[in-house]
Amino acid sequence: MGRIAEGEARTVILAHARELFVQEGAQNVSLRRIAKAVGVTPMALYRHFESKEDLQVQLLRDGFRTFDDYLARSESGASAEERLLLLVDGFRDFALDEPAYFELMFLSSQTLDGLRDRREVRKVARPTFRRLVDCVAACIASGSLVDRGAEPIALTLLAQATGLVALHRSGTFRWSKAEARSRFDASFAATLDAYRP
Amino acid sequence: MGRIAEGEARTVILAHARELFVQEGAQNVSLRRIAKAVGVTPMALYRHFESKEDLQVQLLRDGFRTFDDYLARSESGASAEERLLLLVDGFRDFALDEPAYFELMFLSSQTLDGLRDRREVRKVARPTFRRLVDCVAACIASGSLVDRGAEPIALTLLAQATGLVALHRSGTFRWSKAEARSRFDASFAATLDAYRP
Amino acid sequence: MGRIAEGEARTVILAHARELFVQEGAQNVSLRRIAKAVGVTPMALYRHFESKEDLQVQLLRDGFRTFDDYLARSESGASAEERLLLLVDGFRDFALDEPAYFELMFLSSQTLDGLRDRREVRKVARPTFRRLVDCVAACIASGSLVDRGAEPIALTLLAQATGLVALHRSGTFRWSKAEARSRFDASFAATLDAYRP
Amino acid sequence: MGRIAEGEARTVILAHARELFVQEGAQNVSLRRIAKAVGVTPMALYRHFESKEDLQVQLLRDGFRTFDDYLARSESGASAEERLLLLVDGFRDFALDEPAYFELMFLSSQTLDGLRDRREVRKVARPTFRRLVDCVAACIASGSLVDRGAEPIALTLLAQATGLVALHRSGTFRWSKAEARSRFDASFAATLDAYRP
DNA sequence: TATGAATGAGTATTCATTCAT
DNA sequence: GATGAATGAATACTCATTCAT
Repeated sequence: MGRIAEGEARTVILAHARELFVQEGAQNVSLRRIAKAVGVTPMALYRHFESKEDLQVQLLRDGFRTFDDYLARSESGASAEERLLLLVDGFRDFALDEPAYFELMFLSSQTLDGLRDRREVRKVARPTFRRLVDCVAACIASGSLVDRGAEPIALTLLAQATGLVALHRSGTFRWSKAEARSRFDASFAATLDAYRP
Repeated sequence: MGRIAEGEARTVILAHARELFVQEGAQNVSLRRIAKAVGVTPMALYRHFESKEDLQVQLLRDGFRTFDDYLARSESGASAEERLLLLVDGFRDFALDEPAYFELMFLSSQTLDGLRDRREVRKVARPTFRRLVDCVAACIASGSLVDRGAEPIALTLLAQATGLVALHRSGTFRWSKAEARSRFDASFAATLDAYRP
Repeated sequence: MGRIAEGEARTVILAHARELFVQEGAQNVSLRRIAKAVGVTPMALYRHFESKEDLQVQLLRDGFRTFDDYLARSESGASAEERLLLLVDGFRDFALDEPAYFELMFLSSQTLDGLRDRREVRKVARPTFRRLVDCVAACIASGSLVDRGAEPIALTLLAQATGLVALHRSGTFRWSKAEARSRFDASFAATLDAYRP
Repeated sequence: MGRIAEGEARTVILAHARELFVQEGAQNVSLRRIAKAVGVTPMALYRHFESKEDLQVQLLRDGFRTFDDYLARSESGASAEERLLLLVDGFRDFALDEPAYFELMFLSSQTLDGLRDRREVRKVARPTFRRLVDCVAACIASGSLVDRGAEPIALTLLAQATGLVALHRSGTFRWSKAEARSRFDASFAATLDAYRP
């Protein structure tokens, strides 16, 4: 009922929206519920977002920004292989720490109505994938991965990571977060080993 | 206003529900729309299903039954390796031919409200995964896969398959169905090769 | 809050809608207010009308039906001139007795949102105007009106009638209904006289 | 967010309001939309108008001022008959050039909520009608109109003019502006001729 | 002069569901 | 087995307006 904390309205609202999205499911993320969570009238949201769709798009954009931050850590790696490992770590950490964003971005085309248009997604996903491909190429060049083509291998790795998280998130297995993490690491260690020359 | 064909009411309704679910997305599958599609009053559905949630659960059950049919084909394989390949084929075909079911079952825990409880999912998923593990174990025994533990390898393969379909379905890449299929096959060929002794 | 009287739902709702339209103005005819007037939940209206626009169109259609009833009386006239006078009387009586319908049909293109499409209006208006033209033509033939062309004269008469009612309805003059009626009659008597050979 | 040009705020705002009113219809003239059209915050309008109703009344007043300008041209007429013709021309031109104002002023009592009180309308309309009556009286005196009483004839002429425009505006006929104009002229020529001694 | 934030009432519409028939 | 009527809660969104700055 009060005013949202100084100059952070947008951020505060998106945070609650994401929270709601995680806990209640995409189809229950309504402006009304977000507003209630924020402690504000539904109409107040229209000060900060043009429409529900606008809010959803902004939410997605923030997700990608966060994703990028996780992946950027890999740049500190000394060798190509080290950078690849850090990249995988970043992906894993993002997926497990920000599961709501992860589902939103990678697991379904239909979770949020306003996000049917995936161009935005691809626009951000492409450079990310590029980064992975380059990294794999460097590993092949340095002899730490067998040469089966950088792109196919990159795709396989991305698919494996995505799939592991999907299985965890969908509840197909009943893993705790820690368990999911160790399965993820083990699985990747094995695969990277198998793909070593 | 016509009556549904004798004794097939349940089947007919679920068929329309699935159709709607595939074409319009989970959040648009309402009893009203199903009823309109069937050509019947919303209330008529209550003769056959206790509630919307009940209908959803039945829908999911049918999905698993279909999934099982796809996987059962693998039993005709002569060798362990052949059975593994057929298993993967079955998974791929199900994922691409029945994308609505696939998303429902593996990609999000939250697409349908009534399906938060994943026990049902696990109950069916477990024997399926068992089948995969056994198959991998047989492959290891017969020397067509390196021995890194049957379960970890099975998990990796399942994750990879799930992930490839997720990436396709979420629109992260812009693959046609045919393209998705060939990427899937290429990726698996490489991985199986890498895991060969 | 009870059920609408047996089999008359549509009629009852339209009657209240029309009433509201007369008393509160077009822009205040909302489904909510109609429902409240009927003594029913807003949603109950959707049983009987597909949408607000549907309701508006039905309202208009009923207006034309009523209009036709008023004009049909003229058919009982013995001579052409008598029929013309009865036609004018019918128009006057409709305009004064059913002012809400009259405004809806003839005075503004924008009173109701759903009625921007005037094809329906024209479809009904055309035969009506035809009837007037024929009547005038008969009067010319029988020598009770000067021959300046049946259609131009008919148009002039229609315009005069419409204008008199418009001036009354818009409040430009402050006529009582009785006063409006006598002005209407006097004005027409003079004009018909002026147009006599 | 720029400031409105010095001292012209009122005029600029009303201009945009009228534009909106013409193009979008009365019920879509909201303070928000006017503000957006002006390029200003909704609240800024409250500097210049007490309320929406106030703005509407001012809008109407401007309409009458414009109307008067059109009619004033008739004063240049040499004879009584010439002045009458110019008066009719002025009415016609106003009605066709400023249809939004015309509807607002003469066609419905209910287009704008704030204008239910028609005293303002009558206050301006009376001298206008007076002018017409005087003109007709002069025509009678000079022998160019038959003597059926100046006021009844004036009323008939006004009604005819109003009605022709109403039929045009309401879409009862599908006249182009040019067609409406020629119908108007022809109809008046005939009537004035009929009322000649 | 104007803005930015927020409100509260109101808009049409969709939905799952109850109940009497 | 199925309908017809109605409900109550929810949805996104628009609007005029208040208030502090």
